[in-house]
Amino acid sequence: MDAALRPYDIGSTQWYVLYQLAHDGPTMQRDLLRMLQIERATLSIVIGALVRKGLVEQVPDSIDRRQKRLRMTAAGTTLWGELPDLTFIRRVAFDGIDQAEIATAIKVLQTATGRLDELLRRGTDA
Amino acid sequence: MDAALRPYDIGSTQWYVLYQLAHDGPTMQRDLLRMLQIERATLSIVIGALVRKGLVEQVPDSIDRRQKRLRMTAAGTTLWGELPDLTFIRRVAFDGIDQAEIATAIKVLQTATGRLDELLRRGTDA
DNA sequence: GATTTTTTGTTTGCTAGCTAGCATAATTGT
DNA sequence: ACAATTATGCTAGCTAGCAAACAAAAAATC
Repeated sequence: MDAALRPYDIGSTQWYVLYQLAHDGPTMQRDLLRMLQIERATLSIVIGALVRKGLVEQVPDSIDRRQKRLRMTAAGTTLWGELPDLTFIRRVAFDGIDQAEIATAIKVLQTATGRLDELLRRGTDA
Repeated sequence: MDAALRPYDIGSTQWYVLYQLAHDGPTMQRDLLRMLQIERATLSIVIGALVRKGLVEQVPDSIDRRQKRLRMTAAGTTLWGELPDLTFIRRVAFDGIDQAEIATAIKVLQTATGRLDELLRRGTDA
């Protein structure tokens, strides 16, 4: 993804933010946090890069002034239209592999990461 | 790994370097490149951190003065002895999962990453 | 023997992840 | 109504990845 996006000076996480705004419209920054599963501080930097490049606007909410609503700018919409389709990546990686084997791989990885997340959660609570 | 190593102010890639030096003794920096599968520039930063902390020494080779031989210092050896066993991570993640399913997951992932590496290799050549 | 190419390592500047700590705003409890 | 707590976002400082460009040394070529 990063290699495909490099000509546009966009990283993969920045792409995900644009994707969200392009598909669901304006979104609260705090909601993106849940969707992207990254830390507040990290998202802050990513959004900062998009704002700096003029692709995204950050508008404080009128009701809760802590929260910020993210919206694509005209320049952002234009760039989004120029970005290449990235689905070829998934095709290259997985086309032709047995569906059952892919399902098994997903199950194994979900189990393992779930257990490690749980371990980490307990560790940081204690 | 990072969470377990944080109390010792060591990152996971730094750990791999120490592991290599602890098990195989002094190693050329260029050989570590192949072992860790990262870029020259990245390794340079990681080694820099270890040297700065006084855990590793960087000695220019007498024959080929471009190359640098990495060696653990006394402080590095001491720290290595204090680091916890990290094999519990693998146990937490995978214990009890069917061996055949794990093998399938490995096969699927190796195929996918192999294809993507190949795609990237062709892309950067052209 | 001199020139060109290749190899090795570093630096710079970027993305992206983390924790810790701060400010501000909203909410909750008393 | 005021105080304490919680929520949101930011900054600073770190690890770790990348590409591009540079310097120095060695190797290859002419």
